[in-house]
Parts: sequence; C-alpha cells; structure tokens
Amino acid sequence: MLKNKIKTLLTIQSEVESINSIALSVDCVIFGFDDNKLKVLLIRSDIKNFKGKWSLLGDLVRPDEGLDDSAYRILKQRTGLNDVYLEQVQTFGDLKRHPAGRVITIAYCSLINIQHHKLNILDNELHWHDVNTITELAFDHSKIFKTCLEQLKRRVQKHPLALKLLPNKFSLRELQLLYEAILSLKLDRRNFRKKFFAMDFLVDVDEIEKDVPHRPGKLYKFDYTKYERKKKRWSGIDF
Amino acid sequence: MLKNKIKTLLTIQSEVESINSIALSVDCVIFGFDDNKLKVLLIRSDIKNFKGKWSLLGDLVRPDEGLDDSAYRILKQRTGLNDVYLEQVQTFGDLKRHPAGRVITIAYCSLINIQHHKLNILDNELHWHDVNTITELAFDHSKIFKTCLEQLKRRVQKHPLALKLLPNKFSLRELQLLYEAILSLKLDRRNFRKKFFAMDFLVDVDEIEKDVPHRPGKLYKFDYTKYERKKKRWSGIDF
DNA sequence: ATTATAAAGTGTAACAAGTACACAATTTTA
DNA sequence: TAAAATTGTGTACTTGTTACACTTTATAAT
Repeated sequence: MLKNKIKTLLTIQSEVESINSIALSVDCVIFGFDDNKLKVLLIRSDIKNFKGKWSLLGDLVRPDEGLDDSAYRILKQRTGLNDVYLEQVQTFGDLKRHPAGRVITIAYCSLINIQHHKLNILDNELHWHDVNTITELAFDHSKIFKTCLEQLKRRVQKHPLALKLLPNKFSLRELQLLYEAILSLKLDRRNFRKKFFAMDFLVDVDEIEKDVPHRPGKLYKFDYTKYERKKKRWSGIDF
Repeated sequence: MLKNKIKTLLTIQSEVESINSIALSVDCVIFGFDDNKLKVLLIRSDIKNFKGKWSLLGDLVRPDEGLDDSAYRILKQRTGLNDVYLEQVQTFGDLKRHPAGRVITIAYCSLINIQHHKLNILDNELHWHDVNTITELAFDHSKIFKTCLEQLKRRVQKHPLALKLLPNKFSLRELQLLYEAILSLKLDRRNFRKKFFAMDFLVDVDEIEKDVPHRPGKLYKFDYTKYERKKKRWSGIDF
C-alpha cells in the first residue's frame, strides 16, 4: 500500500518536473493620480532574493479562475475596490525571470481613483510611488512596469481612459495636469480645452471647485454612456 | 526518512493540484498575402471534439523555452521559415476554452511572405484561408483570430509591418492592394503614393514588373535601416 | 499595324486638424 | 486694496487629409 502511494506520488513529481512545471501568475500595474503626479502601487517583496525591493502586486492564477478574474481578485484583496478599470497588457515568460523556477506572468494595467472613498491601503508594506522615481524593482517588474506605462501613454491619446484616475467630478485643470503627468509634457491650455469640449463628452455639473487658493474652476463629469454610444457607431477600425 | 520523503511528495502533490495544474500553449495566427487577398494559415484539428474543424497552429510551451522561442519553433516546424515577423498579441485563458482541461494560450501574430522561396507547406492538413471566409474554428480560435486581425489593422496604420507580407521587391500597386486587403477598404491611388513617398522609406530598385498584362510599374524595396534609425529618433511616444 | 484595354504616373484645390499665442475676469491671501 | 494665481475665451497659421482627371506606356486581340 505504502509502496503504491509512493509510486503514485513519484509519478506526480515527475509530471511536475517534465510536463506541468510552468507556473502561471498575474501581476497588476495599478496606477493612481495624486498630488498632480502619476503613481503606481507597489509592495515590498517578501521573497528571499529580492528582500526589501519593491514589486508589483501579483499572485498565482488559480486553476478554477479566469485570468481577468484573477487580476480582479488581486485588486480587491489589496485595495478593497470592486469595479475598477483593468486591461491585460502582455505576458512575460523569460526562463530566468523568477528565482523559484519557471513562472510566466500575465501583466494587467489598472487605473484607480486614489481618492475613492472605498479605497483603503491598510497594509503598510504597500506604497504609492511616483512613476518618475521608479528605479529597480524585484523580478523583471521594471520591464513589466515600463511596458504598461508605455501602453498607457499610447492608449490615453485615443481613449478617455485617463478619466478613471480622477474623481467623478473634476476641473479642466485637474484633467490637464493628469494628461501632462501621464505623457510627461506640457500642453497648451486653450487647445486642450477646445479638444475636450469638441469631443462633447464632458458634462457641466454646475458646481465649482472648493478650497483652491485662486479663482475656482467649473466641475465636469464624463458621460460614459454617450461615449459608448458614439464608440459603437464608429465600430470598425479603432485605436 | 521514508516519512519525510512521503511528506515532501505530498507537498508536491498538493502543489500540482492546487497551483500548478494549468497547461500553457502558444497559438500562431500566421498571415500571408496571395492573389490580392489576405490569408491565414490553418490546420485541421486532430482533437476529438473538433474533428475536421480548422484551427490555428499551436503547441504546448516547453518548460525550458521562452515564449517567443516557442512561437518561432512552431513557425519553423510548419513553414520552414526562420526569420519571420512575430509579435505577441494576447493571452487567452477562459476556463472552458480547451476540452482537455485548463490550458491557457498565448496568441502570436506572424506575417510571412507567401512567395518566399524557402516556404514550403508540405503537410496537406495545412491550408491558406482567405480571412474573409473564416467562419467557425476549433476551440476559441475564432476569437483569437479576430483579436489578431484587429490588432493587425490597427498596427499597419502606424507601422510599416504589412511589408513583411510582400516579396522584397514590389510595385506600388501590390502595396496598395495589400493595404486594401488588410483594411478592407478602397484607397485613393494618388494619395496612397504621396503618403508612402513622403515617408521616404521606399527605394527605387530600378526594375519594373514582369509578366503583367498592362504597363508595368516600377519596383521598390523598403529601407528598414533608415526606418529603424528614424524610429529611434522619435523615441518617446509612438503608436 | 491598329486598336482596345489595363494600369502607371502625376498635381492642385478644398477641407479638417493641430499649433501658437494674449488679455480680461474672478477668487484668495497678505 | 493690491498682489498672486488661475479661469475663461478666439483667431491666424501651419500641417495633414481628402477628392478628383488626364496623359503615358505596355500588353493583348484583331
């Protein structure tokens, strides 16, 4: 009996090594916007080789969950948020990327509103980092982060994604500072406003900014319904 | 001692069951251009559930090979070609996408010159299909194919990828027919030529078309070196 | 040889989109 | 009440995109 059990287990061991020895994880690049800076949420690595280094938030994919579900689970666990913007970006599978063996990871990009009332980063191993001060991260996370940031830069120029980083109501100054932070460049205020108004997705909520040490600006919200309608009407080649 | 061994093996068993029971494959969407039509290379599925259905070319990723390497291996095996354009597109991991269990797959898009002298599709289970006549494919391959085709449409508008589908020397008519096939629209000949010449990457090879039943056009080749140089100079936000 | 056919090769005007740029009005703070 | 900070607004210029027609050159058919 015992001999049999050992035999079975040895078979499994060999399967692990020969067939199934690729593990699969998801890593999330979670962006936020605070203090007029684009930030990314990182956690201190607890893995021996990278002790003390910062890393992306990730976990192994469970055999019974979809890939997106896995990313949503990680986000929910770490931020408490449920309905967030999430997009798969790229899969990374270099042979040596993980010291524990062959682990390939699917990178997701997430955009969250850092001021969201439900957002609570309790874990003090977690920290929001200015994207411009990111240097070395654990594993190949620098590469993953760079890839996601570049994709974000590309995407915000064609889609109104960036708004996911702002509160529901925002001023045009906030919106412009956000774009400037993401793209790391200065934009012309008049042209920026003209462009956004021309899109016709901003709704004047008839309120003004509070607690600003200067003339307050009007607040707007983004009409996602209108946007989705218009997007469908284009349907075809899109960017 | 024995007890210890069993313990180790049991740990491994539990890892297999809880963590590691996801298999990983690569599927290639291989595009070609022939008879003024955009084509995709498919193979008849040998899997029971999809007997007779066409499917993309894929294989399991080996534990000791990189993801791109895996895709290159598949291409080499099936087409005999070595240096082809390859790009990772997206990873698909729906729970029920494969009848044999949990298999997640990384989709690659490849562009090859169908007239390449080294290209030989010996296997008669392989066939080039007009992309416009693709209906139902095995597994979730219709979805994967659609995703890759859409990405191709987007990419060719900003990058000169499509040229990988043509022979080294080509006429402007061939080039335009190629773009029209990919984007499924008609383009204005004068504007098309103007745009391409303005890019300044086409080199007149001082030859003309042969065996065409009309006035032959000049042949050009694409200056990749010049293109790469210019691309680096933009380096920053790119599409 | 002559003619029909098929596509090559070429430029300009109209329109749309993007950029550069300056001043008066409003609110807070000192 | 003056200074600071930012809102709010329009126009001229430049660049890119689209629409559009005729002459030339080679082949194929008669």
